[in-house]
Amino acid sequence: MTDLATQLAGACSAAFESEGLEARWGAVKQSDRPELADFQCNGCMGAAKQAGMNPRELAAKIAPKIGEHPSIERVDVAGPGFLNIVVSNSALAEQATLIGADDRAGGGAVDAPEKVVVDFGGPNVAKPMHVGHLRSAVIGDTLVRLLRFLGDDVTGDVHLGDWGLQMGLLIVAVKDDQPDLPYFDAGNQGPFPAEPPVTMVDLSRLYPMASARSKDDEAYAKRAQDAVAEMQAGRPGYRALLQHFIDVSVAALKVDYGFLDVSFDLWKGESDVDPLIAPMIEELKSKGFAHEDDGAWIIDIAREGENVETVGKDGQPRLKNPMPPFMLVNSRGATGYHATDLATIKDRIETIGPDRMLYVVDQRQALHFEQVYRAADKVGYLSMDRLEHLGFGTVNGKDGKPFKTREGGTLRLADLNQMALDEATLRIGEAGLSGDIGEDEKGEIGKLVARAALRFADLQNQRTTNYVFDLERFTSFEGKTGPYLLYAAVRIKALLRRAADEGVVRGEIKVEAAEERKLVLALDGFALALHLAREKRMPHFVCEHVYGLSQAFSAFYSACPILKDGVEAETKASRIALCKVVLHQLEAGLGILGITAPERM
RNA sequence: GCACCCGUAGCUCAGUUGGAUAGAGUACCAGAUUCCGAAUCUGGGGGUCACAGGUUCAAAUCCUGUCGGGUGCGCCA
Repeated sequence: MTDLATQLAGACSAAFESEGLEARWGAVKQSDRPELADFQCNGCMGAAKQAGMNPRELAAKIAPKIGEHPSIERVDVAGPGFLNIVVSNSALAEQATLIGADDRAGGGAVDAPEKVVVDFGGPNVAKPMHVGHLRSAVIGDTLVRLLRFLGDDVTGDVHLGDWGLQMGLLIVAVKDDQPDLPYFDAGNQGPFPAEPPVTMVDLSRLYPMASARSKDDEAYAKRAQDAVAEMQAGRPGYRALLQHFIDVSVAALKVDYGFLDVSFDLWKGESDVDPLIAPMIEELKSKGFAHEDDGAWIIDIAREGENVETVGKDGQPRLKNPMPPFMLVNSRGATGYHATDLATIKDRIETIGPDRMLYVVDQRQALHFEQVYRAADKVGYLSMDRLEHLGFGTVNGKDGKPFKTREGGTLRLADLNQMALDEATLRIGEAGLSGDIGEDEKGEIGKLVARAALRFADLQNQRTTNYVFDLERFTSFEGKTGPYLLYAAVRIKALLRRAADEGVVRGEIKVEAAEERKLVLALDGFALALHLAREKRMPHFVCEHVYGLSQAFSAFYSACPILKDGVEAETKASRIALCKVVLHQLEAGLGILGITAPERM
């Protein structure tokens, strides 16, 4: 199905073409001045300018032509040449009916679906996730849901950090903790015990200790580096230990992700591409893409105008537009995340064959991905325009600086989840649920409210900006929050239950009241919102839509009686049908955002 | 120093190819419930869109510069 704006744009474009002008001037959007019209077309000004015409005269010619469109009630020319379009009530009613019957609730579909890999999450093995991981998880998961909803073939990959120095630190720390384990016997080829020697609690105690110690204990850091090198070289005990670390960590990660309803198709990590690294290095060396520099193997990715040598004010030489090289192998002979990320691209091309890869990773990694993408492009794996780094801003405290706990440490995602749950439970208690809801259901509702609060709070911000984390505001039932959306959905569900009890069946939708018109216009904006969200990779467009729809419903609900005494049967049937359409789209939109509404709350 | 992100109401944030009177939420003020869930709705005040130039019929939006904040900048990931 097609939204009204697009249908009207078709009529406008045809009108422009009949005047010998370009079709693109026929773009139509919902009106900025709802008191004047439902839709507007601004093309007359631009087209008239280009053709040397008077914009108002042009508008006067275009208006009657589009006025013939069956959905259009009236077309006015206003101001310097705006076309203000009012659509008929019957067109709105028909549109609402179509949305109700549409699998995608009017959300449209992509013209050319793509095969896409979304790389998000990116948790490190052994390191508990912190607030910073919230954004990648929630934004990435939402993009997966969005693209999939619109018809793309999507694979989400968590891309664990399980191959770098942190594993070496952990190996050393466990060795110091339990030196007699078989994993530390260099000659031991296995097999090794199936039971992990450590728990997540151990890991989250050992890692911070080891990390801190390595910063001012050089010998300790060297041991960790050596352990990494040995692990990467394939030492069986270390590899077995690595697998335990991964298994133990993944189990814990799934708990935190589960709370947020974030899921992955693949739980691959850096270590999975290990077998590909050596042949890839050989390939790149032999093809002449990599060359030696200061003992390291690098790929030069600088472009014209970059790394230009100049002299600074202090007389020291400087690089203008610096672009560090792609580090394939470092001077110690080890590989870092340049190599694993490049190998991962190669692996995905060979095993999945996507048209495109999206990386939902902190904005601070922008340079890194620029380097990796240039390298991938240069060596012919995948062209740069098919590799997108979708950076996002930091989660800040009220002081505008990255969020910290009261003690000044980073806040764990698990604790964040718990805080949200506590806050949501508290709010539910304040609001007072109806008496017959048991403790189990109450607990479930609390989780759904907390999840809605967290996800919506994060997603409603434009992806690239930082945002201020304020749990109290996010969990509030008032205002632009996740819980508000749940309330709107739950209220419709309650209404539909009551309608069923009273034997009110949905009937033909009729659109008459101003609030009904606005509600249907809100419904009609779904396709555009999803389209923009996909095109820009920005989930907040979906949030804006879903919130606007909820508001339009609330206004409708308050102005238009539905099941009250004295309402005519036909009106009841129409309004119940309309409510059903709203719920259909609201749940589709919330589903994309990863938010689930309970039956009652 | 160089590069990227950002600067919009007291606060938190929207604002698709440049369009009419720059919008939400919150806070504040005033209303609405004998009736569908008031966790709601209606209305009000509140703005030099950081600043200065430029492009044009039209700029929060595009260009240049300045100021202010954040982030990154060869072998940690």
